[in-house]
Amino acid sequence: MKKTILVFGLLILAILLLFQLSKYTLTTGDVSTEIVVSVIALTFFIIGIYINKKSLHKKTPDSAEIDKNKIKELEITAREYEVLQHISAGLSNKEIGDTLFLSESTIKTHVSNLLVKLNAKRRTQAVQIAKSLNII
Amino acid sequence: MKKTILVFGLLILAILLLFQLSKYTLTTGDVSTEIVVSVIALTFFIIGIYINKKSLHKKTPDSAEIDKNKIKELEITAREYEVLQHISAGLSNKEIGDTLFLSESTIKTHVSNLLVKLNAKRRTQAVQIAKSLNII
DNA sequence: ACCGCTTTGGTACTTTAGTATGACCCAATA
DNA sequence: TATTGGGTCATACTAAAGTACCAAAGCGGT
Repeated sequence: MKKTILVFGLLILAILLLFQLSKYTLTTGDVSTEIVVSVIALTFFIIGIYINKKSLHKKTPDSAEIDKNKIKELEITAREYEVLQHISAGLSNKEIGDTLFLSESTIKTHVSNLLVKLNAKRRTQAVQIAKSLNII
Repeated sequence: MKKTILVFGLLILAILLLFQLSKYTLTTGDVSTEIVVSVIALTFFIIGIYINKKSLHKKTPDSAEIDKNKIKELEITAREYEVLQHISAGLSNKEIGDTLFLSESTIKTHVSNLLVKLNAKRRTQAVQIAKSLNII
């Protein structure tokens, strides 16, 4: 937030500076009009690209970051989340247990809890929901 | 391709026009410098945004398109693909059967075939593989 | 030391998922 | 016409997945 304000402040300052500079150079006639216009054009061209890139980054929840707040909100524990990741990787309970050095029973418990917390009936649905919530 | 050339041609023309216009208005003194600069700035700002948007659209294969060739390559039939989509939506065989007006047996057959073709052991893994192959 | 919560694990059971096999229909085609 | 491929469905089976309930160990906070 503070960063945004700072950037925009500097931007406005730069624009005003450009105004004054162009006015000065054009009245004194030191520099040709083309160059002044070109500098202005280039400056704003770059600013345009920059602003656009920033806004696009914010607007596109394409490969959005993981919503950790949502995870906490759903009261999904660290272990459960770990299991969830393995589920989405397509592993069976047995396989998850092997990779995490846990028994299949434990994994089943975690999965059951996950299904309740994600309001899902099946592990496939859990993956779907988790992805739609950007927690995976 | 032809469109791109046309657009850029018009763009260059517009820029040249702007050059001449600014030169003229500034020498005659009809319009204040600020306005001329503002117009130039705005123009290039918009151009910057436009160009950026175009290039970003081309460069980001984020949510990549479905690789239909891959589907054919794997010999996945239309019906099977339909079932695959429902699997990734988190539906059970019974539910898929209901939505497609087919028996659960039929869905099981399709799923079994899909698992072989996708070289998966479970439906969750099938979804994972399908996504990594951009066929879903 | 006790509390609350997570983690782990177990048993027993029901429900889905998945495999194997065979059958029938239908449309395209060799 | 006989064959091939896709789609449909069934039965019978095994293997996972999931539920319910319980219990013990661990751990940070008060």
